[in-house]
Amino acid sequence: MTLLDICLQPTLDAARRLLGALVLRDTVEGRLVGRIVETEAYLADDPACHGVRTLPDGQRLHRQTNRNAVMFGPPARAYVYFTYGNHYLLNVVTQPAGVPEAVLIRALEPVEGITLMARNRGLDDPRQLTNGPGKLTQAFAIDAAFNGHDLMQPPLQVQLHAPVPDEDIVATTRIGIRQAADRPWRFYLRGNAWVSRR
DNA sequence: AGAATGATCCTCT
DNA sequence: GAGGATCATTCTC
Repeated sequence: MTLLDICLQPTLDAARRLLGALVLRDTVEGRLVGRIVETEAYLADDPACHGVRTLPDGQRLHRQTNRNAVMFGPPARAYVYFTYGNHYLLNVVTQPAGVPEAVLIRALEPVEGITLMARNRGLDDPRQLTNGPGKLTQAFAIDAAFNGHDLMQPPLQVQLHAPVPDEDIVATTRIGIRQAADRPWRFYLRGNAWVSRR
């Protein structure tokens, strides 16, 4: 089982399956490792997905732009985009080329390189290092340069973990979106201290 | 060319 | 719990 296999499963399954996996980031200052504890799925039939445009008459269609082009490309790549004038967000692209779906990595539990994460964040509190999608990219020094990067290759990799049992996963609605706000496509590890929000 | 929007974070109260 | 920061992207005119 490789990351590529997971990324070719239905995206809702991939979002669950990525829980527990490790994000490995090699920098000149050292190696950073974090465990994925929170994800969100964005699907091709989903008004909240960057690859989807909703017309005034309510019809939805795929629309490839310069920003979202990586979502339309091959799976197991990083889709990294800049938002709110401050933050980079990291996604794992799923589904074969042409289908714009992805899993947003919303939170990590620090495993290795905590001192460097703290330096990158300008904070010391371990709980505040990676408990949000913009926080974890800052801690892991991930920016637009990684957009399109193959996540099976250094210096940014996702290393699979054994599947987490369903009873240890909480499924809720996604955070911070307006459209399709009722879809329970956010997943996190029950009770984990690095989950971004209850 | 101009305006609106946003898969957030931080600092208050 | 609310509001401001801050700017790339996208759509509209």
